[in-house]
Amino acid sequence: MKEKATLSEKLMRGDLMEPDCPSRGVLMHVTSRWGVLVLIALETGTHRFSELRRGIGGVSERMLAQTLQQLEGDGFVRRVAYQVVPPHVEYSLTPMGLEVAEKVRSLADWIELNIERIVAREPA
Amino acid sequence: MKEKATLSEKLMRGDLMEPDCPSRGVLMHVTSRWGVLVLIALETGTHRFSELRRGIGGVSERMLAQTLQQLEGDGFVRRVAYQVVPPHVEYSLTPMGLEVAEKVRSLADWIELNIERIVAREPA
DNA sequence: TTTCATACTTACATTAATGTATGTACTTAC
DNA sequence: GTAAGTACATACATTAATGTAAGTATGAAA
Repeated sequence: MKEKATLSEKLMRGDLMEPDCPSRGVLMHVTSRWGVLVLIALETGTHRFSELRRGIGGVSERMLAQTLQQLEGDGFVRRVAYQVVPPHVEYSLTPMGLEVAEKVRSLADWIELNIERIVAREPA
Repeated sequence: MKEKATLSEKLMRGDLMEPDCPSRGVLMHVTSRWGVLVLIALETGTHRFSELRRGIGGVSERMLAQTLQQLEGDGFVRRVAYQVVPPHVEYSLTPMGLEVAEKVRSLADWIELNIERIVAREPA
């Protein structure tokens, strides 16, 4: 499926066809059900937790929190908390996050634009 | 999160921020654990079931079959079976499938290229 | 004084995804 | 005759993902 290389070379470089490649984990965070939508939402700018919660239809607080933490852990999302009450936390993309978000949105845009074409030819 | 529009307008056009938009289903097929890898593998050309099975590290027969069927159902994959024994089936991308695959690979490539940068700054 | 909003966490329940093992029908190679 | 390869389907078991509900601390508004 790709040029031959040693296992360690593949893993260092990132080879998704290898079962143990760390790329798979990152890919799963980014392409997870809510990961995609969070990245797209944050591409429009900084947002608070509750804004994201309201903007992303159907996401629960639990899932939103978890997704944001994963993306923060991968270095795609920056979290800034103000020590006030009630709590005020702002989320935004890091430069690296912006790069992935662009790729993700490109895919999402294609699907949104072509959804009628896809659904139309769907069997039952 | 996006311009205001009626619900039906959103759904027709495809609005991923809407919980009931069919785009979400397609997106999930495409970004599913094995969907991504199948699309990337097929971008290199036509492949038999067993070739994909061997090429995509860690995928089970069950999951590969299921993933291929989903992608076929969405119109991204074409399946051609020859009536011979032992069975011979070839999978390839449709023109539409090629379009999505390009987007998906673009994302995957970015992750593979940047995996070291990502992992390096990972906390624990 | 009760309610509301915020940004979570935690426990528990449920659903979805995935894996494992087995079977099939036939042919070719051993 | 026995094993292997092919492209699956199916039943069952397990794991992962997700949802629901409740709790927390505090201040401001009603």
